[in-house]
Formats: sequence, structure tokens, C-alpha cells
Amino acid sequence: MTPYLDPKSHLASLLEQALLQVAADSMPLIELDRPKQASHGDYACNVAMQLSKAMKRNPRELAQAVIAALPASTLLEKAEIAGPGFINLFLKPAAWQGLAAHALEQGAAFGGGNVGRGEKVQIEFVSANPTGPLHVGHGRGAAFGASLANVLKLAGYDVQREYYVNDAGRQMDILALSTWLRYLELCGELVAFPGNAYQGDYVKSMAAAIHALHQTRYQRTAIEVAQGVPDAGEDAEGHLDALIANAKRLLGPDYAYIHGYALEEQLGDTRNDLTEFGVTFDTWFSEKTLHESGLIDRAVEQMKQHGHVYEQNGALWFRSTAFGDEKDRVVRRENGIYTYFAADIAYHINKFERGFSRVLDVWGADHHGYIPRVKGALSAAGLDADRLTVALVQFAVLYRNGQKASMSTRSGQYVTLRELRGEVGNDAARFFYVLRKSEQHLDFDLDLAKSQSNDNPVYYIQYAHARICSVMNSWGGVERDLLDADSGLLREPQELALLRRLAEFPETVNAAARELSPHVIAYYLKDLAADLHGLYVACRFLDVDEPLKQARLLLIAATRRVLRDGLGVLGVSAPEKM
RNA sequence: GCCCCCGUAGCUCAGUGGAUAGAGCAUCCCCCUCCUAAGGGGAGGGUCACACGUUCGAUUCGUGUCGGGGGCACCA
Repeated sequence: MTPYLDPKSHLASLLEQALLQVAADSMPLIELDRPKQASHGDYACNVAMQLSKAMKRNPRELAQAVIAALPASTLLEKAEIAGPGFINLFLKPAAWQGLAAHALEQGAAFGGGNVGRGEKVQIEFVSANPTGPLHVGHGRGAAFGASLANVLKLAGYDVQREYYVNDAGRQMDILALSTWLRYLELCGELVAFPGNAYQGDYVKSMAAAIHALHQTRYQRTAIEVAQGVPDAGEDAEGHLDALIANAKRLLGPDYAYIHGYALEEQLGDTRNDLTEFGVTFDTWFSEKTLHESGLIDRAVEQMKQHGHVYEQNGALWFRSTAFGDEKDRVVRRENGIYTYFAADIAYHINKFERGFSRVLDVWGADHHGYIPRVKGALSAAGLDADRLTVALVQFAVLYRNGQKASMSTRSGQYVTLRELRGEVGNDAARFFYVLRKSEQHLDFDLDLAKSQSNDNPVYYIQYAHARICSVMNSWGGVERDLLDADSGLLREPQELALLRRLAEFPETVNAAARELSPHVIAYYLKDLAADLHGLYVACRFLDVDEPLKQARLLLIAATRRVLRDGLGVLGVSAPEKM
């Protein structure tokens, strides 16, 4: 079997040799792209038009000169001048025929692009506060981040996935308080439950569990709890903070138990939910450890040494305006407590110190104003902020009965990721989440997603895979034996179209990695499935002459492999039967 | 007020500094004696929001305008 030669790089090298003769002085970048129309060849090159101005020559004339200088090649059928000066290159079928065996032989390595070069990359995503179940908004970040991590891995990066656990902030205190108040209700204490505390039933469940385990051990009287607390109607947040302060004072060391219980419970739930969704992490990084280990002090000190921190009104400020932010930011409040921002600075400095050449954060689009601040802080600490890339994911807006549904965790009125998965299935959920590019708002129509509709694109792709499996199972042979098939017999238009499509997979993976856009994989798979279905209807596989049968089975075996790997990147299963 | 995203077919959305701008859904017409019809083939449907600029060439890049969504805490 002749070794497979990538047609694109082959053509690029032919053109380069030709250009050395025609335009050695002003070698342009050689661009080869796939024309939309088959009549324009397999690849088109616009180099003549780019050169025409510098060389003061008519582009069509230049193109003619380039074509005349092209070295002989067994793979090139012909080269034509077209339109204003395109060079359209037509390849012989032989250029593609070897692809099937090549792809099958390479296996998982076939999709492996080359942009990554083993570079260490960290991707942090989801990182939702562990204060309640994940909702459908978190689901998009989870699906996007996990798919992107897979894309990067396939493209040759050394990827680490991390979840930042906000276990130290006010939100956790509110959850602990909410749980305790529900617990007090079970103890028979008449305490008003604040409207801005966590309303969800899971809070009551945790309270009931604590009550069952410890009975009235954490009971305090309603009067003590409400002591000195401002009226909720006048100052709702102050009301909450005063209740938290009372809880800490009244419970003493026991407060840590309630807090810890709620945290473990919710984090465990989140972890299970994500694992079931096919989303896993290598590390779970605790915000609390930043406070305890003194990393925040160190981070602020580091910025101070570079002269970017000052004191005003008793608070410590970071001069972020010096780094393009619109106003300076507080890092340590008047009350001596560090802000969330300060912890985040320490966290990002820590990420850099862990040896990643690139750090990727996946954030909700509402955090966009936060980017200059964090980047500025990294610069202020003397680090290269360009190593941090923030991928913003727009909101997934949920529609129920044609109406927007609320997704606030505190109000308790949201559709959980778990509910969504249960209703539409993991495959459809994962696929739909990444079908839109991340900058695009995602309208998730629950009713539509719930209805088991047949026009579902994920089924279309899975069906292509199942169809191949069906043929392969009827055949019953060993896949590896097909590698010796005579692929020169693959001449039908549908066969060649499929071969060309398969050849695009590695460059598609590279593009998806470069653009941080897993959705291009989804669109590629739709195209690949369409080519397979086209072939399936046009050609028979099993009841043809043995050599042709082998060649066609080789082709669909390679296609199956790419379908499976591609779906795997998106976290979608590739069923053998449907 | 400032900042971010979006504006492409009736709908939901891809896409590209190039040659006739695509897909799915919806509408209409055709294709199972045959390895899965959850499939295939065809038809209709467009001022790529608008204006100006950069360019040999702009739907793509830049600026502005209009429209939709989101964000601008000593919250996290």
C-alpha cells in the first residue's frame, strides 16, 4: 500500500516550488481553500491576485505563469485559471483514495491535529457556587467546557480541567443560614424565613437530614436568632447579614458543622450531576485554601511591591485603572475582609505558578467586565496576562410554553440540569448546548427539546453510525483485514465526496481548537453524516464483487471511526443500533 | 452614560477578504422487491439591518447609526 500523502500540503509544496521561479522576491503566504463549487476544483489558490499589485502584472497572466511552473505530480489532474485570477486545482481520485485506510490505521490519532504540541493548558469551567443544584444555564458552560477540553486534547494539548469551588464567601454563609433556619423550623422555632435566602426544597431536605441525625443539638430560640436584626422590608441584605452574624455567634464552633454539611452535600450533588452528564474534572480547587494558606496576602503583597496597591478610607485598593479598567477596585474592605476579587487574583497567580503555558477560563457573558480587572491584576503582579484567555459563553435562555423561565438559584425557580437531562437525554442536551457558537445566545426551548422530535440533528448523526454498524455486523468480518482493500475502486461521486470529507477532520479539529469553538465539530459531523447517508442510498456494500465490497467497507469503517471519535469529543454516545 | 454579544431565507442558525452566500425546520413534488425511510433526490424562498470608509475585491475588516440581549458593588 502506498503511504498516504495529505493532498493539501502536497499542493502547497507544488505551488511553493512554482512560486520560487515566478516570484522569488515576494513570496506570499500560500492559501489553499476549498471552493464551494465542485466545478472550481478540489482546492483554489488566490496567490496570483495577491501578487498582482506588487509585481505589477495582470493576475490571470501571473496565474498562467505559476501553472506553467508547477512541477509534475501524479496526484494533480489539472490546474485552471478562473475568474479574476484564481488557480483552481483538480486532484486525481488517487489523491483521496488512500485516505480511508490511513484514517482507519491511525485510529484515534487521525483526528489528532498538530496545533497543541503537548503544551500544558488548564481549562477552568462551570465553577458554580455550591449553593444548590446546577441549572440549565450552568449546563451550557459544562457542555462547552468539556467539549472544548476534548477538542484541545485531540488537537495535541496537555489539558487539565479544573473546577473552582467558591466555598469561602457570603453565598455559602447564606446557604448555611438557610439550612439552619429550616432546621429551626423543624425544631418548632417560629423564625421568619427571609425572601432572599435560598428557597429550594433541597435546603429543607438538608435541614431534615441534620435534624434526623442530631435532633435538637443546634436549636436556638427564635428570639435569640432575631436579636438585633434589622427589618427585612427596609434592608433585606442587612437583615440576612445580621442573621448570619447571629448564627455564627450562637452556634460557635457548631456553625462550621452546618456550613460544612451544606457544602459537602451540594458539592457532592454537583459532582454527581456533572459526572452523569459526562463532565469530569482533574482538580477541584478550593477558594478556602487560598485564605488559609496566606496566598491572598501574598498576592496583594506582590502587587503592592510593584506599586499598584494603595490605601483609602481604610480599604486597600488595586489601581486597576492603570491597566485599562474603568475604575480602581477594592481588594480588602474597611472591615479587613478580602473581597472575592482578591481571592480571584491569588487564584490566577497560583494557576500561573502551576506551570501552565496557557490558562483558559470559561465564564458566563455577564462577567465580561471582570476580564480587564483580572488581567490587570496579573500584569500588576508582574505576570504575562496574555497567557490567560477568557472564553465568554452567552446565556442559555430557557423558554417554557413560549415564555422565558427564571433561572435564579436563590428564588428556587429554575429548571435544573438534572431535569433537563432526564427529559431530553444526555446526548441531545450535550449536542444542543454546543450547536450554537458560544457568543450566540442560546434559546433553549424546553417544550421542543422535550418532544422527542425526529428532526433532531443528534439522531441524524447517530443514525449514520448505527447504519454503518448494521452493515458491518451483517458482514461479520474483521475490520483490520480491510486495510489491504483496493481503494482505487472507490470512484463513485458519493465515495469521493465522503473521502474528501474524512480528510477534513484533522483540520477541523485544529480549527476548533484554535478558535475555541467546539461547535465546528458538531457542524462537521452533520456534514459527514449527510455524506454517509448519500452514499448509503446510492451504493450497495455487501452484494457487490468482493474487491469492491472490501473497498467500500473500508471506507465506511473509517467513517464510523471518525463519527465515533467526533461524537466522543462532544460527549455524545455512538449507538450501534437505533 | 460606558462596555460586551448578536442582527444572514417564513423560523432556528452556520459560513467566508474572493467566483452563483449555505443547512435544518416549515411549504410543494418525487424515491423502499434491496444491508435501518430517524434516509435520499428536487422546487420555491435573500437589499447578508443601514450608511460611509479600507481593499484589485467587503456579507466578512474599520467607524458611525438603528434594532435585540446582557453587564457595569467595599456582592459572589
